[in-house]
Amino acid sequence: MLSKKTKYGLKALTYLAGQNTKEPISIAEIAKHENISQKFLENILLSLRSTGFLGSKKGKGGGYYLIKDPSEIPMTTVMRVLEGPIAMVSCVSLNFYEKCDDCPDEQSCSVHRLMLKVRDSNLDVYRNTFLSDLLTG
Amino acid sequence: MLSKKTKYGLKALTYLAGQNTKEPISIAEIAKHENISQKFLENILLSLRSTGFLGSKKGKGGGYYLIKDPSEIPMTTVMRVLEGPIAMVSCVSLNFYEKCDDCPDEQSCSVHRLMLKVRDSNLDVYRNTFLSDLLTG
DNA sequence: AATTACCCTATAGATTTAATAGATATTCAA
DNA sequence: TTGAATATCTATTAAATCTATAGGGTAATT
Repeated sequence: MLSKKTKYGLKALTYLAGQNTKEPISIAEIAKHENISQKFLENILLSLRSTGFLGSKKGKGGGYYLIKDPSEIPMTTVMRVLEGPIAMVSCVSLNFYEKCDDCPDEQSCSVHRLMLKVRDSNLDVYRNTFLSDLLTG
Repeated sequence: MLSKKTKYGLKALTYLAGQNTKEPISIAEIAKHENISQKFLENILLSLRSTGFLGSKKGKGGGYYLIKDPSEIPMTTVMRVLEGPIAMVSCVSLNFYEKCDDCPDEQSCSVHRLMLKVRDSNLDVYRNTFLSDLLTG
């Protein structure tokens, strides 16, 4: 299941991308418009800031704004921050690899084999989908 | 993240498929060989029985056995029972469709759009991967 | 001084991962 | 045929973790 964090994060980013301005938009506005708990959204946007494509400004008239163009923001980056590793098991993760402690041999592990396929498939989607692709029309 | 239930279930099924017999194999043997909590595995195998490709026999010499050939058991069936719906959000689920209560319009929802792609991609993998494909060369 | 992002803590609820105890069905041998 | 052994089935519960949210205070900007 997709977490609400990811769901809300995607909606917020899409909302920002949908505005044709690079002026900051307040958390309150996004939360209200997308029907999201404001406090929760605070944390979400904060964590997204680490990606480098999202900027923020404090004080009156402050808020969040996209630094990069939506067509340059791939879903791989977004999903990794919001949902965590794209791989469903750490032993097939590109960025968060970890050996399974209960699995003696990866090469002969059926779970490993299946999840490798799934990871490749998902990675293909996320790499080729950009924030701009999520906009309507 | 893949649940341990799914992980264990896949390993157990692969173990059964790896035996060249259709004689029942006890939970104890599978649990021991695959390093799984036996009681946990009991529940897992029980839930897999509903798929129709897994049979069981009680009493001495009893256990679990595959009814169908591993090449006829697609991962779609296995994953749906173990991990639940393949879709990450219910509004793109084939078998468990449900409207999002907080989303006014699916057509213009960015999450919907992205998750549709992911679902298609995963479905493609699961439909084209069979239990026999998970066995070691 | 007002506004808004930032940061930290806590918590109720749900889910996952089992552990425990016993009931039921089958087999086999005395 | 009866009883002991075996092994699946069922239910309950508990610990641990994750999720979603709320509260309250700090820092920066206008």
